[in-house]
Amino acid sequence: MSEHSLMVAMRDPKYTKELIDETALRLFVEKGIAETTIRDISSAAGIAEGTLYRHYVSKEHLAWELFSKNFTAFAVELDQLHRKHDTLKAKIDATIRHYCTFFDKDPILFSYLLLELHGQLRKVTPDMPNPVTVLRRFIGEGMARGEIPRKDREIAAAMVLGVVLHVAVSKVYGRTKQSLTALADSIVAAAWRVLEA
Amino acid sequence: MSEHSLMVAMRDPKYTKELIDETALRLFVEKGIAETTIRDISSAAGIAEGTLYRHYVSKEHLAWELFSKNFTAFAVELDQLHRKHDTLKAKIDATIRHYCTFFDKDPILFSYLLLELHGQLRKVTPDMPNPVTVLRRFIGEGMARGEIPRKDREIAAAMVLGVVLHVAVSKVYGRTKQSLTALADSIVAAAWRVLEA
Amino acid sequence: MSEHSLMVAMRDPKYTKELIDETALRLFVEKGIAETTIRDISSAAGIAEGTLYRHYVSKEHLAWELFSKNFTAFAVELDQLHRKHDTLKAKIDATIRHYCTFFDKDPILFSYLLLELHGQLRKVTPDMPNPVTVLRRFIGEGMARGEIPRKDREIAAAMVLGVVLHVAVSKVYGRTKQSLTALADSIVAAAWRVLEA
Amino acid sequence: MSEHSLMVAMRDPKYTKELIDETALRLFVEKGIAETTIRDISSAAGIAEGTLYRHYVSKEHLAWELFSKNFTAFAVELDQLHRKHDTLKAKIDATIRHYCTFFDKDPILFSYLLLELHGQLRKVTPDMPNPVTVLRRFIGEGMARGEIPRKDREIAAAMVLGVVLHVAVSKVYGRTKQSLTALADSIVAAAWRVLEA
DNA sequence: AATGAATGAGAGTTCATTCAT
DNA sequence: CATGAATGAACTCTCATTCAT
Repeated sequence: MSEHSLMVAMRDPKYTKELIDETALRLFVEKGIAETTIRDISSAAGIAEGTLYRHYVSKEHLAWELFSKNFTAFAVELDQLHRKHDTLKAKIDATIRHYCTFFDKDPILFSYLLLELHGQLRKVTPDMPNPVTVLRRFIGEGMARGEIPRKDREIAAAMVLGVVLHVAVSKVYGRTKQSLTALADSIVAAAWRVLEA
Repeated sequence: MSEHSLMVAMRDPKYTKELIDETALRLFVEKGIAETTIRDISSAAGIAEGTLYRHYVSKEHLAWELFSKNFTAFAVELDQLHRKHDTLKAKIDATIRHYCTFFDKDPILFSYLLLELHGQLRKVTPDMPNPVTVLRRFIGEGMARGEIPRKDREIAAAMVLGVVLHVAVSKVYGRTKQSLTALADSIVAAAWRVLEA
Repeated sequence: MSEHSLMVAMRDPKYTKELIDETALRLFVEKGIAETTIRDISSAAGIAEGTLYRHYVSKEHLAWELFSKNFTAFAVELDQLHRKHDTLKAKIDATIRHYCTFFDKDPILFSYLLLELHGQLRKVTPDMPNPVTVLRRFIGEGMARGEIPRKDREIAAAMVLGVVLHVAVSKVYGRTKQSLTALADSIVAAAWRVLEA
Repeated sequence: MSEHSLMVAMRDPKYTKELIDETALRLFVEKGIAETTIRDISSAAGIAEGTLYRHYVSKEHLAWELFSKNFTAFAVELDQLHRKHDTLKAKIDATIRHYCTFFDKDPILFSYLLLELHGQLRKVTPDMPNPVTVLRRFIGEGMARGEIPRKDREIAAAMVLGVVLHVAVSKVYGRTKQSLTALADSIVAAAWRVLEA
């Protein structure tokens, strides 16, 4: 008990929240949000149940913050990234490589954003930075510049995203062994062919 | 009350199960499985809570049967469908149109199969008929016949599925107005360009 | 278990709510509302915890309904009662005897209304029938008719109520052995002398 | 933060306890003891949660000390006060005026003693100085001296106390505007008439 | 003395499931 | 087959209390 108290007292408060985030994220992806209990999270993280509530007001808020913060951050990154490039081709290339890098760096977080999208999307407000919106916008701008044939921007963005995300899904389910980074070239090529159609 | 009892007594037993299926499916898609209670389903269907247990042994079985029966049936349909065609091009065309028709005919069921895939996939056994498997197989056979360049069959199937399903997702979220059937031509074209890459 | 199930199934639904009311009322008075748990109530009543929630949406609602229904009913009774009499003297006499009879008939309920008055009074809206209001009104009318000297009606009502209720308090705390009904004559006499002052 | 620490360091330790008492008393009366959390008290007092435990071993002790110390002190005051007078009439007069002065000087404390009486009374031991006991005793002595008609001392004390306390209650609930001191004459008159009956 | 993050027992509440009718 | 009151395990969340600083 004294040893435990010692550990508790020594724990960096910053680390506690990160520990919760990490543990919750992993369990949410492994078992689903509803199937993960507060006890699951706290015991896996080695903290008391009450401690979680010092950092998040509820389980729902935890799930939402984990989603929205990372979702928004990723969208902002995409937005900043595509501005560094002039042609649609270069933007698409950079965007897809960013997706691939993200996946390989943190597959659990990527999976969470991918798989919980539907569940959390009810709360996504139109004014929140959103990867789909970013993609649709610069694809539309590329069309306007005549880089690719004109078509429905929404559909085009959906198809490009579908190509990228479904390879990710294939990897999440263990059907694909290669890293997404290793597959980036062929994903970019496929996406570009979709846009050129 | 007697009138109500009369109605209950007169209810076609077949219809009760269909009513449960329909109601549960809609609520599962609207709110998620965990967020839908037995009471939600029974009150929306106008039946007693206990009645549901005459048709399904548990809520979990209900969700699973709704998923697996339709998932399997769709896979079987795809399997039978592609056999009617000889070339990969024709198979892809027919398969994608089948997806589109399915979506337009029963968007709720389609959404359920699409969105609950992750949650239910833990229970999908490798021996169950599976749309992905069917697709991957006939794409592989098309490659073997030299109809398209050789590449990873798994990745190719994932990309094709991604193109189709993400347009569906776009429609589920109301970002696309047109019916999937109306979009079938461009989806087929995009998928084919992906395979030709 | 089968015996228990049998008892459960045989329980008159009307009786279940009455059982909850009775048990909760007793425990609330014995230990206080906050100190009484749902488990205390359900186990003392011999029902499951969930059963309580078929009848009341929350513990707070239970406490409030137990209070407000009886509080209002008693006020309505007092209101109807005093109308049967013409003189203030007769009204005071009847009112006090009604208090005494109520106490002797259901000391627990009386104690609840008396002791939880402060806690629940935050929720008592001015438009709810209220014993104090009734009393103040007919005392005021008696003054207007010249039956007693003019004075502040509110203070007069408070004093009369104080005389009655503090004898009840004395009895609740076991300091007085006689029944309130037996004491009614002297309470009436005291109250009347207060009004005549 | 350093400024705050400075302020904390400068705080007179005597003042901290008084601050806790004052804040707790106010919140206990406003919301009830059970409904007031340690955090409510500490944040309203501008101290840390742990600080409270430097002064009281528990919340229960805090509530009890706040009650018993003041309850006892008031009883002792009443006891000393009535000894200064010879006749029951004078004792009653002085006692009631003391109640009124107390109320007007510290209505919150008065309310606490009045309203939490029931909750805390379980812990009031018979040997503790007690206003009711004091009152009952000197009323009994007055009867023995033939100042008022013989009757049940307990009931007589309850009635007198009822007259006083219910006017206080009326004021606590905002139904009476005048100060209790301003009402003292009429309260004394009413109480005396009750005893003369 | 004062702090406040951490604790964890225990509270209120939910809801899938049962079963006598 | 249908009913729905009753069940109780299990959940989320609260909050008095501790203790290293």
